[in-house]
This record gives sequence, structure tokens and C-alpha cells, in this order.
Amino acid sequence: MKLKNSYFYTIRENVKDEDSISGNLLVRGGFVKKNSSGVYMYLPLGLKVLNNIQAIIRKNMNDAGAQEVLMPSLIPEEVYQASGRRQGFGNSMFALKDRFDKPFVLGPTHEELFAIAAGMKIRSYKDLPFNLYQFQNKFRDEPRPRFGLIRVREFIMKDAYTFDLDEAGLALSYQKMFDAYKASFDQMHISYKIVTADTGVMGGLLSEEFQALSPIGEDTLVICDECGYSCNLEIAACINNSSEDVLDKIPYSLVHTPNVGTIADVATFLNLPQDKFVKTLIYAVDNKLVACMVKGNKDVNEVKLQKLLKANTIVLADQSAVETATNAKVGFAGPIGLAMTLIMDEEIKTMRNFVVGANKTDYHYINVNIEDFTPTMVADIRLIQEDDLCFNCKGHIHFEKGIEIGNTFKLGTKYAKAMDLQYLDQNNQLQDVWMGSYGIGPGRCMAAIAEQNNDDKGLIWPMSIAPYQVGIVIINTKEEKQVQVGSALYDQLQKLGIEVILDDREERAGVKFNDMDLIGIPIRITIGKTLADNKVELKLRNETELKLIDLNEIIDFIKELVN
RNA sequence: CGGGAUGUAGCACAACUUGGUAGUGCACUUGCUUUGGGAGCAAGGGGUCGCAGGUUCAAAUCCUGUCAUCCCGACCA
Repeated sequence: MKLKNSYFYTIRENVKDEDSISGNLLVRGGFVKKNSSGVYMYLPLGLKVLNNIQAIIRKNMNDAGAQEVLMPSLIPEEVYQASGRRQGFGNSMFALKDRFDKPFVLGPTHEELFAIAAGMKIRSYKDLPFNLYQFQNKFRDEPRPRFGLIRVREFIMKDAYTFDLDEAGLALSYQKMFDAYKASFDQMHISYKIVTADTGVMGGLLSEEFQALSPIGEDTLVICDECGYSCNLEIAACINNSSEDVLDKIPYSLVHTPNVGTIADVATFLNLPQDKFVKTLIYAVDNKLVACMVKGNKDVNEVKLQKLLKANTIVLADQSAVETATNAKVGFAGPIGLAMTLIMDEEIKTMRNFVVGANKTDYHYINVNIEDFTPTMVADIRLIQEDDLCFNCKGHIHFEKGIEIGNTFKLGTKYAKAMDLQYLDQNNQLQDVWMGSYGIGPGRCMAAIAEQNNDDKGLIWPMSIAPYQVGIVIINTKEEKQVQVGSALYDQLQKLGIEVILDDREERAGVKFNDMDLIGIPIRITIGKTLADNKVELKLRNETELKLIDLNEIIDFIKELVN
């Protein structure tokens, strides 16, 4: 691309409504432009980056034996009703009607359509396995889009779906895709971790997430320093590491605790540590009230709770519901005399003589023991903390923040059953097809790479991702020779299939250098006064050092760097 | 959906409290000078002040409504 007559712009100042580094730099570099909340235009530079990312993924998909297709975005609502997911997605689906008032939705993910497509082919066990994928726009009406390209409402997803005879077949297909994912992210030079995660609205047997490490990541990753086990915070299992208290059990008694409804306040008031308390939280689980007990210094993990209860929705009950159910103001709920399902976290089993709310405003019970009430269920429902131990090896763990750039699911037979996807086996028996689904967000990859590779001057693209590998800066466009040499070099590199940008604008050198830095071109060639000695300057974006290279060696030099 | 904030030129912002010709910097155009890390001087172009009502002789400014955007939270594959 020659800049002089091309669509190219940069913005010198920070833009106001982009809070993330990647969002800001991508907007300032003219890669993307926000059109409405969570919806972006991809401009020439941005599309080149996106295409490079997609090319890497496509190559790995094809190598893994997947076949590319393209599904519609506009889908009759009934397709998602058939699988039961219309309700599952709820408001995060964009819904509309055609002129005959027939309801349609914009697809948020495509298991159903792929199951329908697979149904066209599958009759017998001889028709399996196979693997389909696409790059396609997805629509999700996010409650709060944020962080530039990271959480958006319209985005391209590479989604793949595998179809197998049985669980063993799925395991094989899954492994192939898993390996293809690792290869893809490695080739993009993303720093990432793989964690097991909740299957969420997808359902199924297993979910693993590919998480690009970044402080702005919205997911918390739990990583064991010793055995390497890693998972998403939302599913992290806890072990009870404390041995049983040795205190003698004392009968419980009521104490007056005026106006101290929070654990911190009561702890101060009674002068006891927070881990001597048990808090009782009232949740509305599919509109039924459920009480959950965790240690005072811990929190409830709502995803674990949801799975335990096989519930659709879980929210903290509102104030009036709590007050009606406990006959007390919020903050004084407790297990004794509470008439509802009561779930106790396992950690409480080893506690003795602890403090709970008394279901009476301004009162707590002290010296409560587990014999004093009857939990409906004892289970691991607490949110893991960084000082907990790995449930796998009891080693130390730490947290990291991640951007979910890919996700692989072993779906099992859930969609086969819902969408009637079956085959005849060797014994003429109908069997369900085993499915896997696999997603990558190329836009999120772009944002994650930008987030991981930048400095105060701008972006620093890895060679495999950069929109152009080489940028040629002509210092003075009025010097005939500089223009000549620059243009010749530009033509030669293009012939070699190297993506190259020629800055032939009548701008000052500083402007050109700053623009090249901002848009993150890996190799900069400067054509300037060193031409007198038949030399040009070479500077790598991720290094500070300048090299003077002989004109007749520069092509070979660049070829070496690009490969 | 709850809380907070903001909408004025392509971008970043001022003027609003106390109503009276809409301004600054960057960007853009022209000229001269300058020319290796976002140049200087001069002269210009570009605005229905988010939108709709209302109050007033007069509204960017005051009032009401509405839309949009952002932040915190809730929610979320």
C-alpha cells in the first residue's frame, strides 16, 4: 500500500470512549471504528490483521480435516425453541420479525443449524465422523459491551462442530481440534492458558477455555503452581483444609447485636475473627428461596450452586423476600428455625462454636454447632480464594486474569437428542450422534494480541499478524533519488509476496515514524540521507537499535527477517 | 435492570453557575519558511451546540421529556 492515495489515517490523541489499551490503539491506528455500543467497523488495516488471524485458524482447521461452510445469521426462532435454548439465551438474543410477523433471531451460536446440516448427511454409522466449521458473524445483545473488541455485540466467530459415533470417537475428534487450537494460538504468538470451565448454556460434558493472559481479562483463572491444574474460578473445587476445631461444644445462646448486619461489623462488635462466623445468604433459585451457608470470610460460588441445584436462574433474593422469610432485616438470617432448603458449605463441618444470624433483627446466636440445625444438603458451594489449596494435589494456587479467546466443548448427545440426530449402527439400531463444538473469536484474538504487545508509542504486531511486515519511510519526498529507491524496493518486496507499506506522503519524518510505530509495523526501512553511501536504515519495532544496511543486501536481509 | 456521568467542528475540550454575535488546541485548505521523531508564521474552510417540546424580547446556557454514549454494579457464551 502506498499511503499517498490510500485510505489511511491515525488519531494523535487518546479517544475518550475507549478504556482499554487495545481498544484505544486500534481506534487511533485506524484499524477499527466504533459504530455503536459494541459494534465496530473493520477498516483496511484492521481487516488485514483480522484476515491474517483467520488465515492461521483456517489453515489449522483444514489440516485437522474440517470442511468450511457458511450458515445464515438470520434464523427462524423455532430452531432455538426446538433445542430449548431460546429461553436459555433470553434477552441476549437479538430478535426480530419478518413482514408476515414471523419471529426470527440473529444467531448467537450455531449448534442447531449444524445439527440440521449434519442430519442431511447422516443415515448410517458409515457416514461418521466428520467435522464442519465456518467464519461467521454472531450476534449477542450483551448487557454491557466493553474493552474495545473484547466484549461486543456483533462479532465474527470461527465455530466448528464435530460429529461422531460414540464417546470414544468424540474424544478423538476433540483432541484433534484441541491440538489445532493450540497450534493456532501459538502461531499468533498469544500468551495463553488452557482452563477447564463451566459448560453454561452450551451444556454437555466438558468445556475447556483458551484464555489470553491480560490484566483486563474478565475471567479469573485458578492455576496450581505445583501440579499445573488450571480451571476457571467459576468451577474451582475447594477442599476443606482445616482440621476440626478442638474446642468443647457449648450450647448456643442469643446475643444482642444492634445495627450490625454485616460480617465485618459483627466481628468487630463481638471481637471475634471473621472465620468464627457463618453467613447465611438467601438466594432465589428458579423463584424458590434457598439458604446457603458459607464461612464468614468466604463467598458463595453461584455457578457451583446452580449446577448443584440444576437450576436455570440464581440471584440473591431481594430485600423484601429475605425479610418475609426470616422475620428479620437483611443481615440477620441464620440456619436455626429457618423454613427453607438449607445448603451448608462443607467447610463448616469442621467448625465449632460459631456465630450465625438469629432470624431476629439485631440478634445473633453464638456458640452454634452443626447439631443445632439440619441442613438439606452439605456441599462444596464456596468461591475459591487465592490462599486455598489445589483440590487435585493440595499444592499452592494463584489467580490470573484471562480473555477468553477460544472454547472447546464436548457436547455429548444433548443436541442429537434435541434435534433428532441419529444413525443406524451395525446392528440396525438407532443411536445418538456425539457432538463437539469449538469456537474462536478472531476479533478477541486481535484485541488480546494488541493488549499483550504494545508500548507507549503504539502497537507491536507479531510478524504473523502484522497488516504489513515492512514499512518503507521516504524521509524527503522532494529528493528524487529517495523516491526512486523507495519505490523500487517497494516493488521488489511486493513481487516476493511480502506485505509492504510505502510512506510516500509529504509529511515530516517525525510524523511518518510515529505513524509506523503506532500501527505496529515490525520492520521499518528508512530511506534518507544514508542513501549517499548506498545504505538504508533498518529498524525493528520491538528493538531500539538501528542498522545500516547496504542497498544491495537489504532484500535478502528482509527475506530472512520475515520468515 | 440499579447507581453515576457525559453529549458543543473529524479528534480532545472550553463557554452553561449569572440567558445576549459559539471559542481553544490538534487535524484540514492556501502561501512563505522549515525539513531525520507528531514544525513556525500568516490567511482561510468547517457547527441546525444529541433530539423534541416549553419559559423568555432573546436559550448551547433555564425547565420538561426523550435518545445516545461511557463508567461502576447486576447479568453473561
